[in-house]
Amino acid sequence: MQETNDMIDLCDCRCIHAKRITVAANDALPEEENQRMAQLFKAMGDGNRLKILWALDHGEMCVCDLAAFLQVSESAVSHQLRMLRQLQLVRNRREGPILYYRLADQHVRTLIQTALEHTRE
Amino acid sequence: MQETNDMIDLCDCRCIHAKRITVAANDALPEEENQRMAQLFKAMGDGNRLKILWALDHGEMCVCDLAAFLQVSESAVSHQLRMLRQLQLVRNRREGPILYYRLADQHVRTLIQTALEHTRE
DNA sequence: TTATCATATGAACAGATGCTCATATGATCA
DNA sequence: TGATCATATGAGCATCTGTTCATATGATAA
Repeated sequence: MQETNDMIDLCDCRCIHAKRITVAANDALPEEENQRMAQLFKAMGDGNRLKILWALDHGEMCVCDLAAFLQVSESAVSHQLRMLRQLQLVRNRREGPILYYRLADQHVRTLIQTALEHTRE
Repeated sequence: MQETNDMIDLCDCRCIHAKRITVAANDALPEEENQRMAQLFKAMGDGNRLKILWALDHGEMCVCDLAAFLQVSESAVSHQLRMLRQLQLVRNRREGPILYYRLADQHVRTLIQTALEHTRE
């Protein structure tokens, strides 16, 4: 699986103990990827944005539906949707003057489902 | 699966359109559960905390190892680990004076893996 | 074109967040 | 017991976040 491959030592502290964790260099997490993942989780880490995603998991909805559902202003929802759009968590389609939002892909559903299972344990 | 069961209308806005999304009442997401899920995602939504989780996915590590890995103070790591502990994302065990931290369960791994797949698309 | 509906955007501000520094705790060893 | 190692905790502060308010845009209908 991992042939001749440099190993990175994750442990480099002053502690007097033997345990060492090493990771194959090509398995290391680049800073940029770490930041993009963090942004993804951060986007889901707000009560209202999570409610939006949870609602959209049941079907596509327009902005003012979401505002009514969350009981916040449409402006606030619009700001949140922009973030979710930029991070590819939701997509939209226009039908006349109305924009219908939906979840972007299956990953989002998996994340919600896994988190739900975790909190219910 | 869901017998005689009240339905909740997620759409209740002023828009002039027909589409309606309804959810079975017993499928609704309680406010408390929503908040706990949001806290879980928020905890993973910080670059340094995510690095901690990513590192622990490769094996258990002590606090000063993690501090060296992240290149921040041990105090900062300790603060972060407390949050991760309280949200059941990590656990620890004592071996003499050293506390070894590890991921709490498989859900955390699934969340990291799914997020990674999503950002790599 | 003008008016209106649905949504987006920018500025601004209260509240939350994550770090550092100083200090406390708890285990180990002399 | 006292000293030291590994970690935890609290206060304080600069930065980030999420909302509201005001305004802009883009599609539709009169």
